[in-house]
Amino acid sequence: MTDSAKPTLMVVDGHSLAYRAFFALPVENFTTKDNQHTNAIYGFLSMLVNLIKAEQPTHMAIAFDTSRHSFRTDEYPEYKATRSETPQEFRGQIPLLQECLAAMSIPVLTKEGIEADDILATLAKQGSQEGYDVLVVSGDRDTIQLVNDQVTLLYPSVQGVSQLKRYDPVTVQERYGVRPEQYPDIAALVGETSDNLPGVPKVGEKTAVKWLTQFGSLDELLARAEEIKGVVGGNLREHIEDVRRNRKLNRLLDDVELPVAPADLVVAPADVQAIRDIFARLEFRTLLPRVFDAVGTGEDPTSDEPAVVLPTPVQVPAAELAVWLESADDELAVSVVTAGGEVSRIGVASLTELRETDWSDDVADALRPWLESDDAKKIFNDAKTQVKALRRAGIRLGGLSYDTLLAGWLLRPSLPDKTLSHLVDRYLGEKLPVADPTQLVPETEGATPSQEAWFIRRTADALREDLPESVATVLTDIELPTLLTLADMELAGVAVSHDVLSTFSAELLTRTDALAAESFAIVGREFNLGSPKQLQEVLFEELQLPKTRKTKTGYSTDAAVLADLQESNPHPFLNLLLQYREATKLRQIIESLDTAIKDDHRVHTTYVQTGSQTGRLSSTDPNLQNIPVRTEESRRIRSAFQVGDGYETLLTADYSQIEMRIMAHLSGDEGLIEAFNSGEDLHRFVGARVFGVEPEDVTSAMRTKVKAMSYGLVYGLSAFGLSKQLRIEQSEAKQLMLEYFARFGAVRDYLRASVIAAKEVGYTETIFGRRRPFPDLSSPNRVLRENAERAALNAPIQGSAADVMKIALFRIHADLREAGLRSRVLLQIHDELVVEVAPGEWDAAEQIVRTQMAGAADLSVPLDVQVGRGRDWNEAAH
DNA sequence: AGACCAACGTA
DNA sequence: CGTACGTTGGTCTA
Repeated sequence: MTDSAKPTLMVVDGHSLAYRAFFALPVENFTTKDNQHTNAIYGFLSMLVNLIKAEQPTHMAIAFDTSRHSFRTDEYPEYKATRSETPQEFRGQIPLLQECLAAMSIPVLTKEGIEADDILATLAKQGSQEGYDVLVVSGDRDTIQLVNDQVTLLYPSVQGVSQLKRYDPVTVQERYGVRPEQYPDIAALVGETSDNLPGVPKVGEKTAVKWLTQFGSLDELLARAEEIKGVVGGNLREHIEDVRRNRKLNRLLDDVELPVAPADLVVAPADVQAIRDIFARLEFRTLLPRVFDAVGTGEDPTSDEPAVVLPTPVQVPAAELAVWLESADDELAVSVVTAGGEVSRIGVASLTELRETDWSDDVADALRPWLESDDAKKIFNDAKTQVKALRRAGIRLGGLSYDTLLAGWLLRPSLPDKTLSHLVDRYLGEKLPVADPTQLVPETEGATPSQEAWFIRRTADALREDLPESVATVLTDIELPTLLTLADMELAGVAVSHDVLSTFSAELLTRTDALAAESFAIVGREFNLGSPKQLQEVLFEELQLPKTRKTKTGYSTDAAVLADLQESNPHPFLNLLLQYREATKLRQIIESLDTAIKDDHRVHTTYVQTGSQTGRLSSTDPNLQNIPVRTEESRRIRSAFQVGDGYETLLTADYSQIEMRIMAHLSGDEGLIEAFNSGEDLHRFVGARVFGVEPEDVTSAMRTKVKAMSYGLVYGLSAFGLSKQLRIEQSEAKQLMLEYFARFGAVRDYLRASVIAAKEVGYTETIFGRRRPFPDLSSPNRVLRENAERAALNAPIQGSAADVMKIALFRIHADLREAGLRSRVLLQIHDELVVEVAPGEWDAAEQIVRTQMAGAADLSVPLDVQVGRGRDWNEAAH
């Protein structure tokens, strides 16, 4: 902290610090719903707020460059010429940032033809002459020359924008070995790559400091350059003009004419409403209180209480709570506290009132009518867990009208943080009180259930404002009914036979042991086959096999690479390794499945409804959506998934080629639509068209090729990728794609148009209105942009298929229940359902499944459904 | 203990 | 240089 008797003037290079923030903060977390990037603004303001808090400046200004043109480029046109153009995404943020600063009443200074650092230099000089302590904040090393007893430099360290390193004369001397005013001499000798100012070859900081110490000054050094011996001496003499030029250019102007003097920069009260307005537009919520805290609002500080005063929760007896619930006309939010899957407390809140109680059988009985009522609308956050706990308590929740977790995900499916805290933060700009779990006696109390409900209630209103209508429809018409269905599926679980698994596992163990022993014999020593590091030693050093594709940590040893190696450099160990890997993988899967079997002999997965960015579900603990199926042997695992006690058979039902059908529908391609309407095998039909033969003359090689092409299309496959997958020449792959598009051109047109449309509006949309934002489609970074393009091409297709399956799923669930059947859906594997059928219910259940799956969407092609039946999952798949 | 990576299972 | 996921063991780091 500086001497409190003296005023402190803080001058900041806005451009260079915002630019650092731009690269430091991931853009995907800082994009508004209108697709405005805000990472540079947020990062800069966040840093500024911290600075103001820490330094308490009495006077302040932010300087910006006006353009790349300056007196330096007039002098030396190559100045900064090698810098890549600042991305549009960054430049667009500068005017908005300046708007924020204006609202905060912080002067913004610019001057045509003058760089920000020259403005800083001028103000620093004036300030120190007028008795200020001056803080210069800049990311440009040239500002080191400004440091003296009155002027301190804050320079961003390599760790990131938030860490600023303090340079006073002593620290500059320590770090660079010279006094601050000598720094430009060093820089002139060494050169500055980022400014395109070449220095003397072979001269680095060390040599430059040595020379300057020896000769006392740069002028002296240059005058006596012939005294320097050796190659560097020659280099210096040869580049003496470069050094002079560098020194001229890196001298900062400290006499720029400015319309203001330090005294004019006194910190003024911020315009509260203007800050609110611009922050609302930028969707900054957490920053708001921090900014108010830092800049002051000109309001009476005594009224500057915490923004949110938590209403007091009211503990009430069950009967009283029931009466209150029945009389409440507002939509209420509910928070059910669960412990070990059982309900322990419950809190309810309107916008203004809070009620809560511990759970008991009496409470359950008193609240059951309200909880089960479809007419009493209820808002939850992450309802599924709570719906399950209530079901265990014998209550079937009715009237679920909103789920803030799902709404938040639908609005921004890419955000990994899906906690209520985050939503409250983002959509209310408030902090959800959370008890510190590391504290035995918490200093900060967590929110009580009804307080949590109160936050949920208000967050729901904020989310409703933000949710586009089509997305709101997806929430109510697809996601909420799906949620209730998933709760039942998870509770039901699927019966898995421990015996089948353990028999298989034992066999595999014998095999892996033998494979390992044989491998060690061939290699000549024992090592850990599962260690990529040791494996690389063995393969590429001891066995001298050719190096393969590089990974981040070494050379790849994945299955595709090993197969290639086996072809080019056959070695018995390679095959053993592949077999070992396969068997080990199966053992691991079996192990995790087996440990997941509960006392009811069933496995209860958790479906994560917010687990994907496209609208698909994901499955965890354990993942039942990646049980092996590809090889005959691996399907033994599926035979362990069996019909449970009290049931007769398993029914499997899957959509055939649903994504291709969706693509046919979306593209309107007549050839593809005809393919699906003809009843002919899809790949045979397409192969016949592409290769110009009769369907019966399509060879299996042709079929394989067009099949790979068709599936690849959905993922944005390139000729390169296709050639790699089919192991054919790139030219042949290219030719194949040309032939394909010659017959099915509307598909290509659709894919192109859909990416272009996404670029315009900033998001993709499924048939049912689910959206996924894609800010990176206009990224200047080619890798990012092209990745986004492929994802954007895939999203409406994969997402629409996910929508269709969800609709089918909850309708089947509802129909089975309404028909009074015991049969129930157990599993969803993206395009497949597994149903457990009760005795005597096969026909009815099959009818419901077929009808609802085929009828889930009205497309220009039929939705084909394949149904199988068996005692176990493997058998039922046939 | 927690983060990261390569590898690999599914649609 | 093909989308979307989750889990595993090994390895490195705190």
